Amino acid sequence: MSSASESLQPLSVSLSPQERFEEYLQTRGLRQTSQRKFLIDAVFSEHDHFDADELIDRLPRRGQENYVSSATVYRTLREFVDAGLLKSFQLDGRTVYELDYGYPAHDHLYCTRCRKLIEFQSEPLVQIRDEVAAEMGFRVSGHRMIVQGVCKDCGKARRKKRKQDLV
Amino acid sequence: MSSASESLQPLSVSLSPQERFEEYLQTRGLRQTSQRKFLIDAVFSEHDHFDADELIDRLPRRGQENYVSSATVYRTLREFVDAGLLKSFQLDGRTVYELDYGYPAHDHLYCTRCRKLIEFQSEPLVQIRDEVAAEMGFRVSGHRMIVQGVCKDCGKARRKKRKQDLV
DNA sequence: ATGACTGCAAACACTTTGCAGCTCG
DNA sequence: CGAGCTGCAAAGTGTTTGCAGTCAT
Repeated sequence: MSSASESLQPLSVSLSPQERFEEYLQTRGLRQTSQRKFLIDAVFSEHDHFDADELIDRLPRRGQENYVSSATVYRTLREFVDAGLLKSFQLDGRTVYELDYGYPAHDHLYCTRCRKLIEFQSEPLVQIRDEVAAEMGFRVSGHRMIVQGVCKDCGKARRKKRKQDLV
Repeated sequence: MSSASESLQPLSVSLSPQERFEEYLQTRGLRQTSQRKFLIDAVFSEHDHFDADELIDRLPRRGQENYVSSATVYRTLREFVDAGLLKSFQLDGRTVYELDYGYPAHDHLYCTRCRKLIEFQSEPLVQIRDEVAAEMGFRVSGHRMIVQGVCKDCGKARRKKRKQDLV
């Protein structure tokens, strides 16, 4: 039995993302800046997948309060990944980010119709991964799996549409 | 038991890649050209993963016999994917191609040390994928899994090096 | 103060595209 | 002959980088 679920539960963590990042910065002699504080809030207020462009879109524009240049957004996203706050992966040519800190490991179903990413967890999947790797003398550090197809909603919509077409 | 293996066996197919592609072109009113013929040979002579740049590198240069412009290489690679001859996926920002026609479905271990892609097949993996998808009402059309880590050889090399460091 | 950070613009790597001429069917 | 193809160069993406001024510590 696989442990798929519609929405994943956050893990309980002792430090907030902000605190965690502060720690990360301090141990490396890096600095707290208003941009970094603002970005961490922006990123952790949305519990969804996003790419740099989407993030920039919902940030203040040039000239407005709290504007952050795209260069800094790109730079900071990479820092968040280094700090273990975010995970990133490639999808359709661009880099997609998602929460990592305080969030359980999981994989994705990708609906090619509505381009939605749906999360799932499967312990057996990880077991098989490790078995295969062990057989081949490969030391696993992680993996990325994306299942393409059509999600429930789009499947429904499609069937409905077909019925209408017949009328 | 997973069916991992060091090297995958080609499937037996009734048409050669060339014939298959010819068929594809004809059914769509597209044309056989010397460039397309040359590229299909170049691609199917190497049974390895490659990106557009690597392919272009081992092709004749501008001015030489059988030169093909990079624009055409990119265009043709996409056609090969459409025709079901090649598969493509993203790795480290670039598009990686591999044989699909006459080659069994498989997944990859990716060595982050030597950047080698190692193939494996696992039937249980596919079963679990389908179970999870079914539970979530998702119609699967395919998947892509990449396991990151360190391969056997690099693991060896590393251990050796560590021993030496101790001397 | 001083080294890190930011914004800007330019550079980048990879890929796609417009166009004029060439070629297959 | 005409639609499709190719090479070229230019244009696009998405992302990174050099630099000069600014700011946190």
